Amino acid sequence: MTDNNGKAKIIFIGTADFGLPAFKALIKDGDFEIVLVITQPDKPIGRKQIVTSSPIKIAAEKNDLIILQPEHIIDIKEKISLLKPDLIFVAAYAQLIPEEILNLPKYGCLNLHASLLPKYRGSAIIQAAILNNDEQTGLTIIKMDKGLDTGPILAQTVVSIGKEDTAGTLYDKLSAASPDFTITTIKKYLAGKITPATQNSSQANYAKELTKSDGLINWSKPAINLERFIRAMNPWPIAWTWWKGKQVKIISAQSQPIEINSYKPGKTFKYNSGLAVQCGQNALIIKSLQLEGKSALLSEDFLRGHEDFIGNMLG
RNA sequence: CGCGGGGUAGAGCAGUUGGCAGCUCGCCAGGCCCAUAACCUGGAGGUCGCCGGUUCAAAUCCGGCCCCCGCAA
Repeated sequence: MTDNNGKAKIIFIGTADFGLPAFKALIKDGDFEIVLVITQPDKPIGRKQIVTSSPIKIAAEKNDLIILQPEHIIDIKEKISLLKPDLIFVAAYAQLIPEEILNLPKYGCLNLHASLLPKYRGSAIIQAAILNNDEQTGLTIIKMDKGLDTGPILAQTVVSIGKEDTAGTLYDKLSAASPDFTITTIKKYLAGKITPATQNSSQANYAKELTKSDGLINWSKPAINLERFIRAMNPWPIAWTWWKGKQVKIISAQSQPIEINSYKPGKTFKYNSGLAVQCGQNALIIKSLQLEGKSALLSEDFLRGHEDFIGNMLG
């Protein structure tokens, strides 16, 4: 039971699809045996409130793995203990794991985190990297301690941020980089080849969880900042503004060094047959947008049916 | 039964006191011009989401269904 044919006994804990590639890699790798998968309970999702399983649960079912979905992970402490896991690996679980559980596995708990710690602890870390105009971000695997993303660092890998990257595309890049990174790091760690390095907490900062209202655009900010903001808010919560009492999502936009002094921030106007909005400094060319109740449209399509959009104040 | 918006020409929209179906753009043809994404003229293209009902007459009123979307979760 202890030495399971030389395979390390791993408990995988995760919910969102961010951890999926790493999860699948762990399943396939012959050096590991996933003895348990822990994921969030099925929840009603979407307009129809259909009860849906997490991506991790669906993948676990396909591989006939044992799954637990406790409301609070502490409730299954005994079960975890009985399995005598070598390692617990956590990726995008969306629940804090108490210290009592962190200490159960022989080699502790590792966490896959989507930033270069100690920069950006917390939730909206991918968005934070774009908002702050970072040229690169990456993945970090830490050995978890009782704090939030404060444990010592085992390894990091860098992913560059492109000028066109949204939180969504960056999320995909990071997710795609995770399988090799995860497998390599775990193997080195279990072989005793890694010495965890304490984080320099003086350089740490937290990226708080975003809500829908965080997507509201403040047009008095410079266009260049708003362009980043719009990329960071995509695909969720999506940057949005008000127009005639209705919400309008700004899906994508590009800052342009044009400024019309008589226009106040939030004023819409035509620019080379395109749609532009005056910002605090310079203007944004809106490439695609979505009116509430309608589907997302390129601005040229949108304007065909909403000529009165031009010359209005947004916000 | 969580709240709400919407399905009309290839695209985006207008059109509900019921009365031959419209606008902008695109497309095709022709014209103007040194030339053009500009301009002018002409043209093609629609079972008005589906089914049923009321009516002399339904995109429009009534009933049922399907699909898309915003909010909330």
